Amino acid sequence: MAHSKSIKIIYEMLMTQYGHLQWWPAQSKLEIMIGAILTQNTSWKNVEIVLELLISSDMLSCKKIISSTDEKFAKLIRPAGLNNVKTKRIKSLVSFLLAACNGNVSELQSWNSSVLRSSLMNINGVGPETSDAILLYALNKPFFVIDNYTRRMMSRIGISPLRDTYDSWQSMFNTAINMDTQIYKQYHALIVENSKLHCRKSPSCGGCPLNRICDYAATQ
DNA sequence: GACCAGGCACATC
DNA sequence: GATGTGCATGGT
Repeated sequence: MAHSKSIKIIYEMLMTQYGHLQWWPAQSKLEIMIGAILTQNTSWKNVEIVLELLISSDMLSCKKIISSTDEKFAKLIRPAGLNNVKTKRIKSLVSFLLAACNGNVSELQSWNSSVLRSSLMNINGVGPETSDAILLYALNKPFFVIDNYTRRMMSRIGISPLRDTYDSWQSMFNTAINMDTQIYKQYHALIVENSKLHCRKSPSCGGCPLNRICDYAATQ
């Protein structure tokens, strides 16, 4: 893939700017999985509020979630928005977890990765991005998470796959980074961090490493 | 008051 | 296959 070298260089530039980020800290794999759904179209700040609520009310367990009423659960996760939709989605995920491993999420780590990804994608409300976030951050599997930040930032630099599909974006990164789970985690975190701090609208804001990255990309 | 935030399902063309 | 829309809240 023609962009592999650039993708590696951009990673180094972002690392120089931000260093190692402690991203997606959580007390349990289930917390990460539920966070992955809560964060859909929602700022992480509001997700944190809800995760704290779930912890403090001792609701971070598959069996407790599945046995709570939709109304009660929706009220609990309300600060993260889309609460009725997300109640259904989280319950669908939890149903899968109970059926697949009786809620012992660690057991999923021994599953074949592609089988597991297909299973996750079959859950109502779990699309490719949520599925890959779960695989990468909860289960340490090498699946690069492609979100809008990633597409926007890389497109602006001039790096995009031939076809603008999720799978094409993902395989572009897979080829460049060679299935390294730790770098996948860090790279995605760096992209989001940079996008949050800079360049939401204009690529020419002060102090943004993206300007230097664009300069670099223009020489390639 | 408009716009955005770490998407997805579904309908329609 | 591409595009549009509903879902909902909280911050800027």
